[in-house]
Amino acid sequence: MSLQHAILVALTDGAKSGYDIAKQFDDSTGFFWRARHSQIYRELSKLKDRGWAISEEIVQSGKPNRILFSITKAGRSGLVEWSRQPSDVQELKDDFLVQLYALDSIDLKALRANIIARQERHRDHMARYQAKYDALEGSSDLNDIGRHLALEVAMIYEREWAEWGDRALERLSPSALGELAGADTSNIVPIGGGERR
Amino acid sequence: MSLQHAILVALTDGAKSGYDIAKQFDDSTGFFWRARHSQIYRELSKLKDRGWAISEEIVQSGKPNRILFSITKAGRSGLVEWSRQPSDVQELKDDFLVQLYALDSIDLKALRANIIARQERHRDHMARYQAKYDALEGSSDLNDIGRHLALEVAMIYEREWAEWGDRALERLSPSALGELAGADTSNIVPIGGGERR
DNA sequence: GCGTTCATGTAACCTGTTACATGATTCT
DNA sequence: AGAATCATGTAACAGGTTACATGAACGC
Repeated sequence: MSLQHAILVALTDGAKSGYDIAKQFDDSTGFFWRARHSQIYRELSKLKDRGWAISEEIVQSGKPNRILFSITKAGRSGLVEWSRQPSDVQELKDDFLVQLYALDSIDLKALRANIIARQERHRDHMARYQAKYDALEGSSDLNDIGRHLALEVAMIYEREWAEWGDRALERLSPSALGELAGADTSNIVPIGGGERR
Repeated sequence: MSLQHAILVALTDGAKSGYDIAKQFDDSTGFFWRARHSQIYRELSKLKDRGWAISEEIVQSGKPNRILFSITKAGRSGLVEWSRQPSDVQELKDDFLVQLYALDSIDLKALRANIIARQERHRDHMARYQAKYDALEGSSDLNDIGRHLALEVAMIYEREWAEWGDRALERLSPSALGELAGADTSNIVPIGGGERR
């Protein structure tokens, strides 16, 4: 249901095509909701059926025609109504967290490498958010204040994951675990224990 | 695909029924993956078809029989293989973040109330994690170290959301936004601007 | 010549949720 | 008397991904 609201929010600052919305969602700092164009087109026609959006076709030559969607009054009330509902917390659902629950059943060496790879991605994202964040600093426009706060959440998320990675790598380092230097104990398959046949 | 791995991880410390796994997932600190029993039973039979788990029926009187699943050798290699794959980052997908992108189109008063409600939930979760976290402190068992690190991620997540809420409430307070005391400007529907018909 | 951008859409599939179904036992 | 726990499962639906399909224009 919420993708429809995210699309409506995207339409609050003017008419857009499905393609425009998809690009905005793709742009990492553009919007904190992601969707493929296939899903966006599907939801746009539902919004139209519900009377929350209307469309008009812009004829183009050379390129395919654009179909611009605009939010209606009913759509605007839908947004207000939605904001009054209590919102759900996003549950933590991460492969890492599951793997950490059974370190003795996985490839620890590979996990370390994966943590480092993830850290790089988080620092990468961080930098991109930072630029947008700085640009909004100090604005007193209501929407800018909101976007600034949203970027803050995103930056905290990236920063904390990256920093957690440092601590995790320390505590999972061969030396901290007392592994023998050079010995690879990471993929020894345990015998017996909890398994049948 | 990852629910299957989460189930396998749950089976690494002994045979369990679908019911057991569902309870473990339900327990907020029990596992960082959630699923309803309906899905768990479905995935368990897929795991069996794939040869990653085997089952045996325990006859009970009075209660329905239990069907215990155990991980096989193939299942164990599946886990190791999975941990070698780079894991996906969980995307931020939160109603709040979307609403913050269009503060002038939503009910600001309701948003403030929702932030406070969310903070309470985050502080609640925090306390529950803290207890488990403290219990694992100082252990040198590999699995305990992993679970400690996983709980750390969860605690950071809860703590940071709660703290962000304080800052957000400050910056979105009527006084900070220069709203007139007592005046409710939160649900005035703007006229025109970006809308057609 | 080849990949990218623009621009729309459909179909099949996978994952996850909600609701339905059953039935004895134990707790309040 | 009524609710919760134990224990399994199915069916329908909702939300999201992947792959297929088309076709012109533009930059390298």
